[in-house]
Amino acid sequence: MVKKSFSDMACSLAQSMDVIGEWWSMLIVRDFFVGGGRRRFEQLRDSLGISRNILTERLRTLTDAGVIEKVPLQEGGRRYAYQLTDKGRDLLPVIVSIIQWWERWEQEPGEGYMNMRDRQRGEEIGQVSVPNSRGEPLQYGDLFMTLRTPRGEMKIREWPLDFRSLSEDDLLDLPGDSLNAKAS
Amino acid sequence: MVKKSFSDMACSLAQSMDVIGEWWSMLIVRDFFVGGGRRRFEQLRDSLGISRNILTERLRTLTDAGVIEKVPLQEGGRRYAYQLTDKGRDLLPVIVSIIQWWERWEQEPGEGYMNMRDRQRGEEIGQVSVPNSRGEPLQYGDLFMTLRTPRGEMKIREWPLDFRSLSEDDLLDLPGDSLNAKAS
DNA sequence: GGCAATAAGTTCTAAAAAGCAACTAATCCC
DNA sequence: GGGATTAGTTGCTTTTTAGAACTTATTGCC
Repeated sequence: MVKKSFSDMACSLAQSMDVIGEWWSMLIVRDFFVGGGRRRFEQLRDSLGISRNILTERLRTLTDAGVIEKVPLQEGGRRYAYQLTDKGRDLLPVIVSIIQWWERWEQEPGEGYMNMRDRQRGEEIGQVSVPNSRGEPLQYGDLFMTLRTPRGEMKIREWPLDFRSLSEDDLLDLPGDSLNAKAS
Repeated sequence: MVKKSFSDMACSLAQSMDVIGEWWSMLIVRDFFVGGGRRRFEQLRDSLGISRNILTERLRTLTDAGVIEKVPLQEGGRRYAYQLTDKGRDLLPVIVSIIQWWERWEQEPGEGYMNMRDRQRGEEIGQVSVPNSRGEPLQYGDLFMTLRTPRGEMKIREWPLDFRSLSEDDLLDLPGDSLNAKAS
């Protein structure tokens, strides 16, 4: 009766949930963004109203995952701050897409919502979307999903999906058109 | 000692966490995407390995929030399926941005990861990013944050941020350059 | 330098949520 | 009609969260 970990699922989303999917994690990350990328323990506590023990645990998880790092405040000192790493700052599209999703569908826009603007030109940022290879926004219906395996890429033809039922015949005959420069 | 709800925080992210931020919620939504937008109770259970009572509760939360809806499988029948609503399908950028974030930073790419391609042209989708008003991708450092209030929009000048300390002097003198067509 | 205040936790206890298995009621298939 | 399937519900145990008190080291201040 252990709380289930998602880390054994062959799915990037499941993997990431063990890091950023726990209660408070996302809000802690948001607070780092609001705080210019750097926050101290009591700052986070005051700002979020989170319990100390939970905050301790979350900061450890995020640190272990390389989302934040602990840095000494002054040279050689023993007082620390936590700050976003490059990996942590790279969560920007995740945070912004969630905020924008909520605001697109929220019935009564309350008070004091956060907004973001382009530093160079002062204009509001645009909506985060899933782009095709030309950068044009795609909707869910415009996509199909595939499964990348060491043997190649397979089109998922049938629903419900059973990964184990996929055969060699499902292998896609695709040109090397990968946009994502990844050694797969 | 009630579990804290984020719904009283004046932050869109906090609000949304009550809906999609709980353990399993995101993976359930992902499974709907994988399942072509529609899934049945036992399908979700088998696919995810989630407990029945937890699944029941999450489906209710997601239904109440309008992310999914319960529909009869045949006309007048009493057997149902759950399917994504427009609001649910609009979570696509959230799901994809999390998956892409994980894959950008994951050290050892495992087996069987999911991928998405443009249905029209077969090409891989691009990376989800936060765009400026011209559609050019922005990084965290290219942004500044503001607070939208009923009285106007305020620039957040100081870190750490204390919402309550913001004065009328902080009001931005901005032209009506909002990209997001929202009646605020 | 001494002392109160602060910072960053740790430890304790209680409540809530998650996990598991067994049970149930309705429906479908033959 | 009867067995299997579906979509839960109920009961119990473990884990997580919440809140508060306690701890240790540092820091500002006189």
